[in-house]
Amino acid sequence: MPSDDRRLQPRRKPRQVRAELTRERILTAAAHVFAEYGYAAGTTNRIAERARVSIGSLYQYFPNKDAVLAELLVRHIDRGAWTWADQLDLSAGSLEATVRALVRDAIDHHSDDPQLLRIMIEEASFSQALLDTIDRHGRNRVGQVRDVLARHPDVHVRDLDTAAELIVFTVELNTHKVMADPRSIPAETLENELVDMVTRYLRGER
Amino acid sequence: MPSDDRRLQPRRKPRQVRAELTRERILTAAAHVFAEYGYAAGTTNRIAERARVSIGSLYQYFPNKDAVLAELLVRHIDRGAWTWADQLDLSAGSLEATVRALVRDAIDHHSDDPQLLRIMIEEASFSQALLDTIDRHGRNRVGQVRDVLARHPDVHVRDLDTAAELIVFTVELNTHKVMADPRSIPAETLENELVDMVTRYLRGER
DNA sequence: CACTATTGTGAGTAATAGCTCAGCTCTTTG
DNA sequence: CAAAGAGCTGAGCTATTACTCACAATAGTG
Repeated sequence: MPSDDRRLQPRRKPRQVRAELTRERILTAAAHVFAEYGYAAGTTNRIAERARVSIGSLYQYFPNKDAVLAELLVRHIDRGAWTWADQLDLSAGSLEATVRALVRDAIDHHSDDPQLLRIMIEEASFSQALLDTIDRHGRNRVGQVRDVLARHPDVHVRDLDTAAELIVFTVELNTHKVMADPRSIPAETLENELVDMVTRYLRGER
Repeated sequence: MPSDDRRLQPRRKPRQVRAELTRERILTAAAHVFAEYGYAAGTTNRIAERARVSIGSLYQYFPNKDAVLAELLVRHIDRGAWTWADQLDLSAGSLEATVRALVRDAIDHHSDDPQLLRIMIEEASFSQALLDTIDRHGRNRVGQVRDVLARHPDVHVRDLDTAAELIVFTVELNTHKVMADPRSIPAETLENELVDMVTRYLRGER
């Protein structure tokens, strides 16, 4: 249960290189532990143990457990925004090419550690600030996609905003789901089918 | 963390009407509490309190906390299988009508309590038996959809199994997401757009 | 009505998790 | 090289939670 009066700042900021390294070790360990055990069972002691760091050190750089996941999430989002900005340049080609760029971006982006990502998205119901961050990021993405679609002559849909939201959801959710279950569709097939589905949808053929 | 040697049976089966009622009260309360607090923070004491039942009573009809969520999940799945069986009769019409039946089914089915459903799906990583149940149910559904598609003359896709899996995922995941966020697309719009997208995909137009 | 079976109670237990802090080691600095 | 500050430690405190059990209350039965 999140409470609003919690400390948000760590009690110490790293000033030596050694400290920065410890912080990184903790974050790396946390990523693995959360991915393996989930958020609830990924205890702070386990994280510290895996990072070969005492539990006390963990709490010197993170005010609480939530803050560790929060930092991982923020980093992931930042990295994501970066990648997507690159892809935007590719939006000059055919509609299919544009869609493929979007799909491929989602797949590449989630290949890292789908399990951890699942945890981050699903279990992120812990802090309003973080939820807002995720939300803003989502809306940003939807907005960017909408703008790209708006400029494309082959797009024929009833409502641009709805279409943008729907395809972003569809691409991201399907990618999550498929990447999390190895017995499912292979990534390449997923890419082709998603591209087909979304492209045909946007063309508005009947 | 689940252990395999846990008791699976409750210590007592209800023999009087009174007892059956208590059991139902507990399940209803659990549904609300899980939906409101999530699984981890939805404590057994909270459930008992909400059900106006002592914590002891809860543990007379359920061997442990997991079993409560498991029962909710099984009931949900059973109810789902029922509904879907109905819709199968409608599969004689046009492709769009068939797809619409599928989409509408998903939406109706999740209107009940999307929040609870989210918990059940996402947080259900607690028991292999339950995971298997969910998995079997999923495959069943995909299989049924594939059979319906196979019989339809207008369906042109590279691979039936892949297509069936993709559209079941797409419809269910989008429905979850949209129903869980009230600020998002309205249900009616979602229905129309999903129908369009899936139908065009299945027709294989280019 | 008396006796038994069933159902309900809730204070208490054991385990576990997040987190603290007094004191240690290591690095920097003058 | 010594003093000061930064970084690190881990035993243990506090809070919380799933769960138990001895007992009380209620319902069925002859």
